[in-house]
Amino acid sequence: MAKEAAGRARPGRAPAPAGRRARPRQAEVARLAGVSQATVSLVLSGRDLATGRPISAETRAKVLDAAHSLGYVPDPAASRLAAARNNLLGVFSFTATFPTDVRHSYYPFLVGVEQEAAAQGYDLVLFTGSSTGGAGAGGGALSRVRLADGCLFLGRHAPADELRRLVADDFPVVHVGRRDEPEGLAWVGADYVSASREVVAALAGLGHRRVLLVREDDDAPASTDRERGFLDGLADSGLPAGSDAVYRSGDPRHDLTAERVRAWVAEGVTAFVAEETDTGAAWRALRAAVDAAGLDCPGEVSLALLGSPPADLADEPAPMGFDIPRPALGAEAVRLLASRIAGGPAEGTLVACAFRPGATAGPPPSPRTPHPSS
Amino acid sequence: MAKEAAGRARPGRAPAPAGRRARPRQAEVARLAGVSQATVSLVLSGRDLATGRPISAETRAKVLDAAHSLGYVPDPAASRLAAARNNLLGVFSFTATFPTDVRHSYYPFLVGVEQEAAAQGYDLVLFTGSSTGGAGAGGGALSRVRLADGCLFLGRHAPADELRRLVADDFPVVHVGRRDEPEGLAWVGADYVSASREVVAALAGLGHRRVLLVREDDDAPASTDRERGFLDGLADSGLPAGSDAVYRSGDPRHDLTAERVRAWVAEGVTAFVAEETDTGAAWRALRAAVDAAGLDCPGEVSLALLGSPPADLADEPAPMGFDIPRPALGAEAVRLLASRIAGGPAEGTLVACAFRPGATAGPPPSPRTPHPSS
DNA sequence: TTGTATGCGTTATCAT
DNA sequence: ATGATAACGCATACAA
Repeated sequence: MAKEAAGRARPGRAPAPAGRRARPRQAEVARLAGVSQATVSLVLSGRDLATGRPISAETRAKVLDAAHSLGYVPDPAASRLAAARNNLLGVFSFTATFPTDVRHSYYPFLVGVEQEAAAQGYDLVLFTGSSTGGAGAGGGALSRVRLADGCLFLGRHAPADELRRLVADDFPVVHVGRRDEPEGLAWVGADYVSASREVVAALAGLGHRRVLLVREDDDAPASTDRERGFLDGLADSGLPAGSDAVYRSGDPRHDLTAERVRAWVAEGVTAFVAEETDTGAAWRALRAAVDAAGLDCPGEVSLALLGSPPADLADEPAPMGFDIPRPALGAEAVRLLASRIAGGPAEGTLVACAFRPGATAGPPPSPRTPHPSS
Repeated sequence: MAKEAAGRARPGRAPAPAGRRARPRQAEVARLAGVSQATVSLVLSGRDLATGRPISAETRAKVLDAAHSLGYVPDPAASRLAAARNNLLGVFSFTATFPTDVRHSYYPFLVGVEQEAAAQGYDLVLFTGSSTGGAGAGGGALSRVRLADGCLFLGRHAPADELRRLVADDFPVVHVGRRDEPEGLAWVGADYVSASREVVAALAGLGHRRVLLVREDDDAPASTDRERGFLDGLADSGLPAGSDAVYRSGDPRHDLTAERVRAWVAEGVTAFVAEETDTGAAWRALRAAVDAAGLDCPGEVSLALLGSPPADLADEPAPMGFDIPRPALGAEAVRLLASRIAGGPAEGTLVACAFRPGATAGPPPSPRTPHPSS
């Protein structure tokens, strides 16, 4: 028996707000086309063609005509509910009220995300962590992300517990930019180790035998990775990779004096490598100290930066180093997320950085045999 | 009779992907709390308290406990489908990528949007117009917005037909930044007319009797409004508002020469007003011409800009003029949208601009009686 | 080749 | 004060 259609009070529904017309449903399309709603669904989703589902061309045409003339558009909420998917990818950035600091780093990333998402047939939805007022019913900010089929997370400020919650529910999630993730959380990151290694290899290739890394005194994974890559690079080239190859400075601006640089050079150091940080402090201090020491940069000493120069130094000659391929990172993140949605494993991926020859490195001033410090 | 519950193949569903745990539903919460699912819904939505619905405190506690221990979070898609609302506000910007970049002109606007949305208990979702790959099934880019309870549209590139479609379906929509909207489309805009009038009034108040508007030769509403405000301002102060009070230039950079400025000054013009455009061409040309004419700006001639100076001129002394209160615009747009969602009318709203005294206007060089040009 | 009957998770109405 | 139960719009296994 069909459900008791009319003649009965409609439960579950408030009366439609007066004056609010409803947009066409598949049911209306079906009625106009003289077919069933199920057929409409089949035709409109294209699943008949893709899977060789047998729908007559005539029926297809009728349905498509009807849908078009009614101006049918699918309801994404209903799609998601019924099919557990709506071809939407979420991007969650934990930037309080669209902050003014990190935005520079997110933008190029989003470019890659958008491109790859389009290529994979996904649309994007952006969430922010700032809105706290809303749907709050126990879900926190993260309940929104379930509107999408999966979600990308940007930035270090993602609340670990909420993220863990999503992972525990097996909601497809990919985190970008960190690597120390809880078990089961997929991530993509830049391969600082290999990139740093490459930089050292390039310096060694130019003839440098004593290379010094200047880094700040923190233990962020980004710093650690660079140092490891640096040391690996030294080892690769058979250069001394002792602890005196690395200079840790609590405050580069004060520690990195002209005298100290001159002393290093006197000891035989011919190339300096600085790590990249938010502020670019190490790099700035290094440049300043070399300048103050009266040393000619490509000529007397070579410099390299393990990353990209700060924006305000963009007009100076580019230092040797590497660039984080942010768009590529974004694209890779989307690929991984799509794979997760399709049931793939929660793996981590490293994306290679692009080596940048720059203009701050050249052969060491005079050919000389290495001075091992031991 | 209850539906034939189990013992029957589950239609309408693909088998759950292996290994994908499901997150808790209201049904589970209900089972754990020993109540019905409907009660769970009531308690969790707080509708029992709000509407004085009778739910015992004991039951409430049981339900809340169970929900919390299970980590229940509501499914926004299901909410939207069932209740036709999920406390989500969409923001659609017709730019290539998400406008999370501060340099982007949308950014200050979004700040206001976020604040007000939070204040109104809404969460935000950002859509972009660029992603074209996705859910395409007849809906175009705009089908996504129906995930939210309503949507804000930014920018002039909104496809009119799709917008019209949403309006025809009575989907709550507010457009920001234009005023020539199709019937039924709610909008908010800046009140250029009043703001321009105020600027003229300020100049007149300083003693200027001959004021000239320099505008570009287009007919954008933004330009038209400014000119009207300018002329109204002249009329208010009893100044001649003839056609020679406005100079339309096809190419300000070439037309606005030092000679011309000198000629105007010789005729008795003591203040120049430029309209603001994307490029700021009129303002730049005016400044340059005045400089070239060797005229001292606050001293010999006064200048004003009907808008904000371009970003690259931010370090120059601020010109007299007005600022578009973008955050306020955003907030107002959210208020209007919330009202629309609640069934309010599709009205248009003008937001007042903030007068900026600046440092480019002072009294005219020498007190003199007006020289009416007639 | 197409129609029928569920069901997704939630809200809201009615009967208890 | 609480429990059944019918939708919301769409997708899909299965019958016809």
